[in-house]
Amino acid sequence: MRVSNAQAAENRARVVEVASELFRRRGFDGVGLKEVMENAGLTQGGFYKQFGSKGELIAEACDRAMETTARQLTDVASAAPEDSFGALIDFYLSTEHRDAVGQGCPVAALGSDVGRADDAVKAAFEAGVKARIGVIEDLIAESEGACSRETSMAVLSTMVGALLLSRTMDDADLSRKFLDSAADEIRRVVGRG
Amino acid sequence: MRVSNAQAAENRARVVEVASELFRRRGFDGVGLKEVMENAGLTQGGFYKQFGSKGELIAEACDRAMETTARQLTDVASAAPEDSFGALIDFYLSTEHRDAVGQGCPVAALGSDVGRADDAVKAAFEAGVKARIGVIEDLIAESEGACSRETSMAVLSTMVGALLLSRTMDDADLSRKFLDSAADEIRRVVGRG
DNA sequence: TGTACATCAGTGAACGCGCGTTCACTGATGTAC
DNA sequence: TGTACATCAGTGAACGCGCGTTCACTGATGTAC
Repeated sequence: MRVSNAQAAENRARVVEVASELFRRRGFDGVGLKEVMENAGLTQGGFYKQFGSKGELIAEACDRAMETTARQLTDVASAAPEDSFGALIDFYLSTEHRDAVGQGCPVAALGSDVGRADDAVKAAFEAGVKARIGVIEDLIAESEGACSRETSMAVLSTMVGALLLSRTMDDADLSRKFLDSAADEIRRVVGRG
Repeated sequence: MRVSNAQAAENRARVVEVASELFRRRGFDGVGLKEVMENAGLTQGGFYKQFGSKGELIAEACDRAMETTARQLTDVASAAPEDSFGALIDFYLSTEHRDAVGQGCPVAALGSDVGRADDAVKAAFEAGVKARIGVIEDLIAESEGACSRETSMAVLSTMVGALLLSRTMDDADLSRKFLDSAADEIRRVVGRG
């Protein structure tokens, strides 16, 4: 039966939200539409009343994941005004973030998949990545006086790579060491002025 | 009909080889066994005479991809004895490497997928990653006199993250800038002694 | 404000398709004598 | 070395299954008067 416009919009948003978590946990190909819809409290058939295709949902889910985690980062930073960039690094390179794939950074969780995805998905990633470059640049500049866009990009690369690598390791010590060594190196680089 | 033991071993190796390229290009879930076998000049049915399951092939293909690309890196480095580490960085962070996903670094091409994979696949990655840490450590030490394992790991994180990010960008300039900014930053870090 | 009807979000079953896996069969290879 | 037979890599067709997608139907919502 028909539901109110407000309810329908709410349902749609819930589907995107659920998908953004499931995709990060198991990849685009690892999650079926049936599972997404059921986790949103709906049935499979209704999917095409809200989305044109699975690809459309993927693009929107990436967008959503990028936005919520960008807010996560700025929240963590603004909660520690005395060392906001340090707080961001500590959070991003923590074992908690490593273990919460579904709620964490989409670049590390889905980067390899997005490299093979279509332009709509890459566009969502690009927008989110640009925002992150800006945030990092501002936070480093805040504590160091200045930060180039290039340094900010390299720092982001180090963060993403370390998180990605730490998740591919069987050995817990080595996994942790990727997080710690990256955090140390970034602090050293940024501290140089 | 039966083929000679030598021929069978050769066929098996070709399947692993083909799979290691196809998986890097399109992910574990994006490639079917039929396609792998056909690209190796065989038919689908024969697969289970050589492998216990698709998962077994995935683990072997990762192992193979890790080994061949590690050799690739040491070859590039030893071809430039006057600046072997610089040559490695130039190669890894080149647009050619970025565009040759099927022949390139499995960590960037499959890192997100491997984070979700089983222990056999992670073990293959771990071995390959450990080897890379050692290679980078030695090459930096060679030109700078010394290099800690931690610095080597952070450098690897930067390399992998930059390549991964460059592949998720629609914009060609931004994509390239991830490669260049990472190369510059690594050179600066390593140059500090 | 109340009534009559069109709209359309959601349901549940079905569609064709490609997947990983299994199996009966073939016939050259490997082996025992 | 030559012969007889067992082995088994590779073939091709089939299996059940879950996938993305489609569709007839439902009935509360939204709208026109």
